[in-house]
Amino acid sequence: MAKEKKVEQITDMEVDFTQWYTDVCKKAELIDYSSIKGMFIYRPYGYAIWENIQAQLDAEFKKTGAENVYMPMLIPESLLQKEKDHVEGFAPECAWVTYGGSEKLEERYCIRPTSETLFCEHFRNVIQSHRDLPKMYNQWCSVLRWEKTSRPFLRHREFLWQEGHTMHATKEEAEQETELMLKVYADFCENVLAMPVTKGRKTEKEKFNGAEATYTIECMMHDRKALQAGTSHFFGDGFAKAFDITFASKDNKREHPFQTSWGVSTRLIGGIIMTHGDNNGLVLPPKVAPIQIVVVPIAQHKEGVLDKAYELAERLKQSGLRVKVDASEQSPGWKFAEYEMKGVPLRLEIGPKDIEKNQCVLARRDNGEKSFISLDALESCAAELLEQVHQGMYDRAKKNLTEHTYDAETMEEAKRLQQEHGGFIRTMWCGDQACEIKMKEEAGMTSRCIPFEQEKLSDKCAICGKEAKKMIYWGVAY
RNA sequence: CGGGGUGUGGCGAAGUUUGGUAUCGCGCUUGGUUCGGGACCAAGAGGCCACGGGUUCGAAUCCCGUCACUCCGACCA
Repeated sequence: MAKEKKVEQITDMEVDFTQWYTDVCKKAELIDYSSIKGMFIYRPYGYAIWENIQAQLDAEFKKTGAENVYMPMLIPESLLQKEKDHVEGFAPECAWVTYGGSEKLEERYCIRPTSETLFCEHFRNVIQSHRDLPKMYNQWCSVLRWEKTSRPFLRHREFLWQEGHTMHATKEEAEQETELMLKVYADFCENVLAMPVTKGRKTEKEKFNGAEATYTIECMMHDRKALQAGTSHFFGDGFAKAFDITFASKDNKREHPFQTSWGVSTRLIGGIIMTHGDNNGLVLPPKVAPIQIVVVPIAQHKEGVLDKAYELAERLKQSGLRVKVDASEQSPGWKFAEYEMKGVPLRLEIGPKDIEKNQCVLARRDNGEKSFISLDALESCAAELLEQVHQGMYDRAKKNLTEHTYDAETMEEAKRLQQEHGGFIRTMWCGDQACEIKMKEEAGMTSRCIPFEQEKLSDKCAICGKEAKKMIYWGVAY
């Protein structure tokens, strides 16, 4: 069964979670290291996951009315500096271009760490009237942040992401957009990636530089640390004022539009690995798995086996699934282990005995269950099982989240719970940043979010004892 | 950026203390036998020992520097 250790190359996660993670990234052929620290090579199998994420998210964005654009990669320093909070946040981790050919540049250019400033410069040119609003743009690109430490998918110096940037005539409309996009992300995580999320608002301390409000989806990993999987920001009209973006309203008044931005990155892949993976390797959500079903022929040299394998694969492809036949000379056992390591959701075994009985074996990656199914019902059984795999993965992750979310009434209790169990700790909070800093210093936890779904745990702030305003989630974050 | 660890064929390691020109397992190639949970036999190929200096008749080994990876902090999608 799946609980047995079948892959020797991967360190057990209970032994060393970090090593397990790195082993999975490399052994499942998702990523390779390059000669530059923090810059990683997305290998075909890893990039294919991103392509599947992209395709499905992009369709959701377009349903909301967003259009794709592409902005330059370089930002002149003067442009980056127009919004004070923003530049303070990003300047420390910018990389700069200072030469063009052999000529030193008059002004240095920052390689985009994010593109708010570029979008704003452009919005200033294309927005004149309320008829030009809303503008809802998105771009798929890479950005660069000179991080001190790096880990595959979780923290790259260059990473792939999408950044949506929108402009609206009213504050209310922009706020709705911010919330809508957070919901798009949350639904995507749950329905496509099988990752349960906690939705909420970031504190002042944790919000995006230059934003008025930041909303987040927080996921819990196997090691019970938190991963911020996506963010959506409401900017108010701060950037619009800094960049002098105005439009003529219906009654011909000059007004500043209201702005949002929202993004998810290849970090989502890190989240998938750490949410669903096990000691045999990767476990991929069926909806983004590059290979959804791998067909392993048994005794493939025997008459008719390979033909049957290809025939079944073709039928599954016709029904819209991503299928691979492995007809290589490796032994069946080797193939089983290989595709388990790579997280393929379903394995189809077909051998001479099956052909006689007009059946095949379908084995689930998430729980190891095998079932014999009639070839007459292949397509429907495969689709049904893939759905069950998704649900099984979601349920398991949800259980991990629920079981490792604890309530605390005091700082000491919060600290103890985190040390003993990890996970999310819920407390009441007065809203004071001093209490947040104290929690970080004493318990090593940062605030993850102020959840939309509030519960009143008590009247008092767990840290200072003063009157509490909100319930808040704490955790150790990636 | 501070503290620790590591760097030897594609991967994992031995060799470094005590200098003498590189060893083992896996993988890879070719041929054959296998095939329902990582098969076996035989014959092969593959290494400026991370990089740059230095010491020495001679350096994987000693000295200095750099880079990368990794863990623990600080910072971050």
